[in-house]
Amino acid sequence: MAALGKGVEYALHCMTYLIDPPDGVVVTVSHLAEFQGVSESYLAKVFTKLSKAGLIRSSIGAKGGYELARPAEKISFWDVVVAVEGGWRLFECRDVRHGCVLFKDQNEKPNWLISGTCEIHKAMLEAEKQVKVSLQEKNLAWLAQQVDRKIPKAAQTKCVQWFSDKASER
Amino acid sequence: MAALGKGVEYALHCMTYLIDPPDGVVVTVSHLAEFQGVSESYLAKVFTKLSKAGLIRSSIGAKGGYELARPAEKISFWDVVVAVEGGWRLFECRDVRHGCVLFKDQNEKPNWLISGTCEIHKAMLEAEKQVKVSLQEKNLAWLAQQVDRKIPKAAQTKCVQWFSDKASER
DNA sequence: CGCGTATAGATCTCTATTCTCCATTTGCTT
DNA sequence: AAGCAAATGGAGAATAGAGATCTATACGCG
Repeated sequence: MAALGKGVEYALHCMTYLIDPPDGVVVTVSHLAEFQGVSESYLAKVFTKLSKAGLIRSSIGAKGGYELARPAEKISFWDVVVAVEGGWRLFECRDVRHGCVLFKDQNEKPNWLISGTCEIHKAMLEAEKQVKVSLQEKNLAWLAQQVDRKIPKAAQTKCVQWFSDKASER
Repeated sequence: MAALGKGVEYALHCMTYLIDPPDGVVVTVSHLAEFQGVSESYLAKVFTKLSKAGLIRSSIGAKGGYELARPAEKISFWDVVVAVEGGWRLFECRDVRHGCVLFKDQNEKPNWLISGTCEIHKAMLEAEKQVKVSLQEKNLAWLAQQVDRKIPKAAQTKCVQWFSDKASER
């Protein structure tokens, strides 16, 4: 019943912690997994997708980790959805009309049937477009700003500190 | 990957054939299934849902069948989605922040954490709303009008005739 | 009564999602 | 050069949901 999967949710939450890290602090998947109490192996898969989509950059090796590949305001929610889910459709047209008994047996189907887009499909595409536009308007910088307003400074500092501590432990 | 299921597609296609039937012509699930080359048993389930939601009206018995429960312009795509899928969400918030290691062990969680809606969730709700509005704008009368413009009159007549013939066969 | 509807519910098969485990590769650090 | 800690990739388990089927029942009409 939920159209977008858990991967998108994980990705968005995690990426907020990748925004403007203190100098020298590199965030790893295991840090993020521990911090959020989430499966590390699964998160790793999600991060591979984000990386392949060019939203984040990986540095391999002992001191490796992840960072945003471009400024937070240039990474939209839609980008994340496409990266993690490999695109998203509201509706998949199964061309029901093509199975209509009236034309099924004709060796060549009438042109009006096979050309153009099914009207139901069109309506769905329009609704789908709304989602795309809406999610394109939201980006990580905007999200950070919302969070910044909501969460007390003390708590925010605690979070940043936690990642710094983790980074210096290794 | 597709958010809306086949049931919605079947329902919408079928319901166009329920608009303004000729006098005395009652359409049944088996007619619709045969006409569209679609599973009858499955279609029956979809129709039960539409009926329970009050979008269509059933008449039981040997001469029974289905008809629209209200004028076509009063039945929106959104109504159909809600009837068949039992509602629809773009995103399900799993409250990831609640699992944050910083607050997990506290017997009482900070108020800012548990109150209000997660900012990511909010953004998703906004996008979700767009879908709802967009699908509420589209109704069966509108759909019929689009189809009427696209499909040649001859073909339209053929369809109506097919259902009339089926109805008089019994 | 008998036929042909809708209706309800159980069940089955697929498929995608979520998640885990393990092996491999890479590159930094000492 | 050695070793470690990170990303990467593939195989697969567990679960849930979609799609579809089948059977039984209730009902109305002729």
